[in-house]
Amino acid sequence: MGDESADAATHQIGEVAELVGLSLRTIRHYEEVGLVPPSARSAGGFRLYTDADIERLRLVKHMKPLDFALDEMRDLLRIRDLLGSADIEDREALVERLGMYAAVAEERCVQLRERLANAEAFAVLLRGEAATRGRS
Amino acid sequence: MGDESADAATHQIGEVAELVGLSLRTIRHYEEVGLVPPSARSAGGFRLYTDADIERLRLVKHMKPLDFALDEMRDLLRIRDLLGSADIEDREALVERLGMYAAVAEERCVQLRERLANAEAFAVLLRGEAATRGRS
DNA sequence: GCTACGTTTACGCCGCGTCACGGTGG
DNA sequence: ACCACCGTGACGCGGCGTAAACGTAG
Repeated sequence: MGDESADAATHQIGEVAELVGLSLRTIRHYEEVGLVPPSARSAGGFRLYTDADIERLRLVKHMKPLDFALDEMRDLLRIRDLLGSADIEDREALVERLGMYAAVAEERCVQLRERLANAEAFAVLLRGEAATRGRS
Repeated sequence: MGDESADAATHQIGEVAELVGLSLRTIRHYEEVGLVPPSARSAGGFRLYTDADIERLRLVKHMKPLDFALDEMRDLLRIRDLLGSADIEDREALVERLGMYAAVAEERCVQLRERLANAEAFAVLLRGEAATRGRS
């Protein structure tokens, strides 16, 4: 096999930023607030991200349109992690919390739809004025 | 007629806030940045808003979903004002600027739609996990 | 003179962008 | 020794929320 093991492939922040489409600052910030900490650091202090870390970042990026706060996302990701890792006692409780987040997400979607409707109405209005006022 | 004139009916900030659905702080902030200054002040310093002012606030509130910055809105409102007040020389130029804002608005709508799609996908995913993990 | 409403001033928050200055890695 | 990449502060910003301390209207 490789030089040590196959899954140890890590990436440093610049590469990750390009892959995921987030700025370096943002990725660092996500560590600051404990949202997506890198799995390791190099001897010299470079952040080293595993593929799993990258997936996490992608997840976060997909959550952003829902306007979740960073600590909400942190919480949500923690729940997913817990549910993933073996069987726990509080499975029920965790699943319920996950359901609550799902509900919030759906609520946000509704809000987004309202917002979009509002926005489109306004865009039409503006376009109309731009045309009318030109000929009035 | 009334006690002085019919169109002088003014409202103080609390009433306005309730009518329009914005917080006092927000309305004051809109004055701070020159977006919607009250047409008058009482002797003691109370902000007095005319119906026209209130309309302006409503307009701003409808623009918010488009994520315009406050100074962009200020600019946009100024253009509308200028176009409304009699005939000016630069009518052409102003109308063009208005058109640019319309274009930006339409662009924002597109972004909002993308965002909504993303959000809905994620909401479905979340709901799915909340169900699956419960039975896995 | 009571009460509801208003005023200004100022600091806090979130999610980063943007320096500045110095260390790492290949 | 070079040079691209990375590190840690630290400050700034937009759009308000929020609290403090005090004035106005009726």
